[in-house]
Amino acid sequence: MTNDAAATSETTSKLPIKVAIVEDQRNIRECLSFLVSGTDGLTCTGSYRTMEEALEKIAHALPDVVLSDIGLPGMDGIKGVRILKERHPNLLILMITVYDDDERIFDAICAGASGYLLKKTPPAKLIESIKEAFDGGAPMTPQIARRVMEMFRHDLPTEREEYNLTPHERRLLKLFVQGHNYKTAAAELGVSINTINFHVRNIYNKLQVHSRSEAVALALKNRLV
Amino acid sequence: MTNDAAATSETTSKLPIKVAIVEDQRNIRECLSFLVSGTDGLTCTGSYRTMEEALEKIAHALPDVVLSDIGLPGMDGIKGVRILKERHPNLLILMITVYDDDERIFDAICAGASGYLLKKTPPAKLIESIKEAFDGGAPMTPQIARRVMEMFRHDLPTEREEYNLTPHERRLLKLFVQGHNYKTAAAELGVSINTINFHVRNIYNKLQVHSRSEAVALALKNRLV
DNA sequence: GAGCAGCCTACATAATTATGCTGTGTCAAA
DNA sequence: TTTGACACAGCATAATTATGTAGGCTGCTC
Repeated sequence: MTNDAAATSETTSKLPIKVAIVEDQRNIRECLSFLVSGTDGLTCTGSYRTMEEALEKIAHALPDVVLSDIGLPGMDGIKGVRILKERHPNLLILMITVYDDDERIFDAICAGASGYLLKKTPPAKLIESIKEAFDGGAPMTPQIARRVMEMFRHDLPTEREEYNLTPHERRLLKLFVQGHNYKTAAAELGVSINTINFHVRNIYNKLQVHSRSEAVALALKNRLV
Repeated sequence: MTNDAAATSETTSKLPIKVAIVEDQRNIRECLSFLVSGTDGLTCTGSYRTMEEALEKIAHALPDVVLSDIGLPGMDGIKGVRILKERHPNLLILMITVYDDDERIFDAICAGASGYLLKKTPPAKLIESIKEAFDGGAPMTPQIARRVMEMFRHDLPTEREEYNLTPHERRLLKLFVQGHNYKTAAAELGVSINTINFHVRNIYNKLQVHSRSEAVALALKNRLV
């Protein structure tokens, strides 16, 4: 990501790393603030109890990295991540939470979180993680990483088959994945529906399916398009 | 994974950790063997130049962890991972390679690799990674972790919408994803095709689509089933 | 008891899809 | 020159799909 590379290159020389905290429990919030402020190379730009408060004030002193809990009063951390990334695409957000269930890990990643740490993470490891995120990495414990990989490979076959599709067949298949039917695909490709019929026959034969929806499912599962 | 938990529980007390190496370059292979043999808590059970050789001999002294290169003469490491995991599901396999392109990372993960390290990894980090894998984690550098997360969220929406589908609607949608058509889904659910028609209408309305293949694509992309 | 949601069933109809078969043109390789 | 692959086009036909409309039953809530 060119933008990211430029940002990283830019911020590499821009120390200290600015960190903001979003945590509803006061003692934890204060501990994190203290930890960050007391570390060379880091500075704490903001400390918020709710995501609403963070969204309102964070732009006044935009940090490089945000440490956010998931379970917050009002808006939860994951929804907040989504909004923060929309407003500040280069912002790095680390989830700091007690939850380690697949659902939340998955949602946090999809929302755009750069890392996922559990609250029991030792302070030294936490500091290291902030720096890793700043350096373009995605800090997480090996256990979380394993869960991510397992979720990742959950619906995917162990071997990607190419099915020997021709460029036109692949292009038509992609149109089907995007929601096209025979008529609209013909219009899109500038060919007649008879040509579509011809290609469909070949595609179904190669994929060993008998309907467009089967072809679409296989294409998505095997990342053919 | 119950099987995995049992295995981990079983092997936790079973030290040293047995490690095998698959690496075509002799100097690297010997260095790795030496590193493993010279580390407390680890032992080297085998050292192979090719994946074919590993597949032939590895069962004679089955390791807990395999360190495997990807670029090997003959069968590549990724295909080897797939076969090794088929034969020995509890085997932990760490890829050790110079490649860090998305394609290979993706294929290695889908094949069943537990970790992904680059050849420039310092020895101490390598040893730590072996132990992390043995302890149920998925060792990888933060940079690789980030790539995995980016690939993961690539086609997924930032927010999962539930669409308020009823249990029957969700069940029918799942059958469509699995390749059923109206007739076969009706047979599977023990209802008439008119009932299928009725549910389909409601599903399409909620998902805002107009065909089964569109519904299937949305279901897969949003992990509705 | 009334109302509502969910599930089930039915019928009708137009459009679409899936499949079989045939033909032509272009281009690259043998 | 021949062959094979690919793309395009056509026609026919049966089956399927998508959509509109109508009705009944069950269980739950007010």
